Amino acid sequence: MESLRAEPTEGRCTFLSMYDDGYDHAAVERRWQEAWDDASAYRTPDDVEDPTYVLGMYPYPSGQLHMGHVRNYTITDAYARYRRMCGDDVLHPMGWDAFGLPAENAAKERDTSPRDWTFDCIETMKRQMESMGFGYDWEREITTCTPEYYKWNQWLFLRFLREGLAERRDAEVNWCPECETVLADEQVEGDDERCWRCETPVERRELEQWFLSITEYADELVDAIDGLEGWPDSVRQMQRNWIGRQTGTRLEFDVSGAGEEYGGVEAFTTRVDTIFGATFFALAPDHPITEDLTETDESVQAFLEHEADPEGDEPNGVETDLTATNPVTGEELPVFVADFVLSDVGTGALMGVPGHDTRDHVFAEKMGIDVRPVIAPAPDGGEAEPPDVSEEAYTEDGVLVNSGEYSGLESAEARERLTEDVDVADYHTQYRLRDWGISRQRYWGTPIPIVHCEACGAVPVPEGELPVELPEFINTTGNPLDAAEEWKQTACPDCGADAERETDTMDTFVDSSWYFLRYVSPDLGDAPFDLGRANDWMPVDQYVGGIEHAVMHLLYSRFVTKTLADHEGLEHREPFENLLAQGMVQLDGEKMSKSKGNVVSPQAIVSEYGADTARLFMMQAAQPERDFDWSEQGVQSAYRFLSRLKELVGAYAGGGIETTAETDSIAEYVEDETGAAVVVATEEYDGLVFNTAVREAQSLVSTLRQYREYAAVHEETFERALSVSIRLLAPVTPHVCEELWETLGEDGFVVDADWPDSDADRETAEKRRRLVENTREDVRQIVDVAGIDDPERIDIVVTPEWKHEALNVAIDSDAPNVIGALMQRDEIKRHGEAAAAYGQNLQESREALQRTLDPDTELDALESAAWLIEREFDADVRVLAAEDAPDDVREKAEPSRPAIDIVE
RNA sequence: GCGAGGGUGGCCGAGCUUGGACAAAGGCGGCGGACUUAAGAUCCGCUCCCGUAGGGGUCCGUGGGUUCGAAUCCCUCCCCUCGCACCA
Repeated sequence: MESLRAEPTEGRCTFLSMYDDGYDHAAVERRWQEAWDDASAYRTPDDVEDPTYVLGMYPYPSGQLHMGHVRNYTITDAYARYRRMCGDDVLHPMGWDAFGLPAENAAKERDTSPRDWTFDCIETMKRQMESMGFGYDWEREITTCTPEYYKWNQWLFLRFLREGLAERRDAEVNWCPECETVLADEQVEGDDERCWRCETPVERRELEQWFLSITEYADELVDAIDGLEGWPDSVRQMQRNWIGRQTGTRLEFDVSGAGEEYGGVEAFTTRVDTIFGATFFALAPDHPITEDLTETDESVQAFLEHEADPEGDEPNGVETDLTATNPVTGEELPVFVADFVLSDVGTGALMGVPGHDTRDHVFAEKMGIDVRPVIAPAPDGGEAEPPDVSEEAYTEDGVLVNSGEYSGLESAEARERLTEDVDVADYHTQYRLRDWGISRQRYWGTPIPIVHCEACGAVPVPEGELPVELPEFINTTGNPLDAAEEWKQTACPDCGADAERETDTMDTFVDSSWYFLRYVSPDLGDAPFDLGRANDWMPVDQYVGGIEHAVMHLLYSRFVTKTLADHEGLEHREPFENLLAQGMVQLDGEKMSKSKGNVVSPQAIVSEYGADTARLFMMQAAQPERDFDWSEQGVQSAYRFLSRLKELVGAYAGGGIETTAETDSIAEYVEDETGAAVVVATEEYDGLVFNTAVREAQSLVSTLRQYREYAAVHEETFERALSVSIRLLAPVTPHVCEELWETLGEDGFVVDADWPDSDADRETAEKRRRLVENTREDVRQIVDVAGIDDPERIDIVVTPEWKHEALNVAIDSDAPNVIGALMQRDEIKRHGEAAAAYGQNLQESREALQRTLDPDTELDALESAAWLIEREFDADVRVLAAEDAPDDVREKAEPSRPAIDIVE
């Protein structure tokens, strides 16, 4: 017992090989990983001109690769390998999103430092990546928590500052009490506003924060989405929503009352055409006027303290003693303070039009405010009839009614006229997008390179003094940088007086907003990236990652790219040309998660079945953008396939398969199938549809196994087909294909092999396949229905040429009756009765007629597939040209439908 | 509510862009057979219903429509997933 258990891996493989089941994946994979490494197979030299840039979103080094990573990186790896075999130079790098809160938490728990913990995790994950066989250029590896990297975050920040794109201001921020940090809006999740990391309810705090002015680029960010044709619609739509651009009119209402004159108060509306229907005016609970009112107006105060509920669905409000003057009608409107008016939307004040806005309608009903229709549905002719708005608002555009001189105008036109006519009105565009608050009160991030001086204020650290390095980690409850007294004390760069460093660090999305540029020149010491090379190599040709980054990371990256284009000479305004949002790996329809305990570990799969199996299963399970279920059966099926393939190639190379130099119809069939596989798989790889591509290769392998079983194989054909199969699979299962490439006696790595080529035409190939499949199906049906137990001979008779001609004539002809047209042709006419009958058929199904393969190709396809039928029914099969067949059989044949005669 | 994507045979999943050869590829599962002492692996076939020569019926979420013809195009509704949402 003891000796058997000494080497579990070996033991297992011996067991497997005894039964011809499986192969020693561990040995194969180790061997080729080392060989690739020795040969620097994935190195991209700096002097290549414009490599195909394939990138997976770099991971946060949490310590373990999970299935999501494996899927993500298998997709990029397979694509990178495919492009490389097609002859492209390929840039396929990997790095680490190494800053972030979990490292701090882990450090506290384990009494270590975030740095040590992070580098441990990186080492582990890097090893796991290597064991998966991902072909990265590790010489371009980047790690964002190193001073060599984050120096350039600081540099970037200073450039933003210089260009007026960074500023410090007081802001109410989302504060997570658990993480003791500020969160970006994007990091607050759900209706109940919880922290994205720890799910603690988020609080609000006023703090001085650094902001990057992403809103300056809001228009370009939203407009350029239209040009991102290589991106999924879902992501494009999410970005549009997030930016939330709205165009409308900003106009002033004079507000006064209770002895105060507030003058013009701005309100924003997208529906200025409804202004004649405005019957109230409303202010946000934290609008300056509201704040002023709380001093004097007890009912407002009471409302704010007891009733206002901005989170609730009900619109609540209280009437004030103020009135607002409608700038168009001069009407005096009652002013309310209402909790559904949000200070960060528009101007925090709005005109209420209950007749044409659902929410205003609900509020008006509740408060007893007038409801007045001023927009009517466009009439079909005649007068516009005001809609009944007593129960429900009419929110569509239409024609203005009850609107003085504007009555009769269409909504769109009225909006223009009103905005132009009214002095205190202006076109205005507003956005949902806010500036990007990047300050974080944490240790494990990029220090913001600022010094606070009592005399000079916030002073940027001079570029020459970068990086501002992080001090040693101090285990404390608050911000460790605040506790690092020695580090904090410094001199003001301007006046030299004693000053303190900024103790906030940057949001880690800063790191990831430009990392794809760093790969271009990862060791460059005097700039974040080599400009010339970036101009040549960017944009990323294929970016792959999870949908969870659809907004933040991708939007920030686009923003930063645009600022670099405007200020640093980058010649690209968009970082990612094609984007693939990969689907989830699930278990029983549920997302894998530690808390649910339904996690399948990639490591376990790799040690049991090998990386190639894991990769193959993932890629064949579904299209990359779809979710799919992990399935043990699927994994086993993938594993068995690889074993069979290995056996087949091994048998061939070892002389275990009988060969012949004579070519025949079977060889022709295999040749055609090989060509078809190449054409189809290539197209599918191009479109990243790996599941279909892989299936094509698998079915070719299965054809080869049938061939080998059935006859002595034509050496050249068989070998080429094997070589093609291996190459078609190599992007997905690189190790085993490398091994088989060697077994087959090919030179060099399959990684560097030429992608197979074929002049086959996909459409013809598919027609041939269909013809063969349908014919086989027909034979089965006949045998079955006619109760033929043991057919002795099967004749398959191809349609005579004249019927093909007749079909083509019928398709081309626009004569009312096709029989006439047919009979004008002697070669058809001379078939007399038969021609007339077939013509009748054609006439009846005139519209449904389809072009078919020509008779020679048909004959050829059937002849080469005859062995499949022979094998299946164990009978002689003759494929006959029409002229070689008896009349009564031949007559039944039609194009794409050969006549079948079975002799018992 | 708005927006995006999706609903295919026992299950998974192609196909719908460019309607026709679609009872609808492939895989898995199930059934039968070959091989085997046996199991496993492998191979062959079957796997919606009826049918003694390739036929017929029903079918691709629901209900309509366009068409000679619809899984494929259009509309209605239902359901699922995701994103946004008291956005003025």
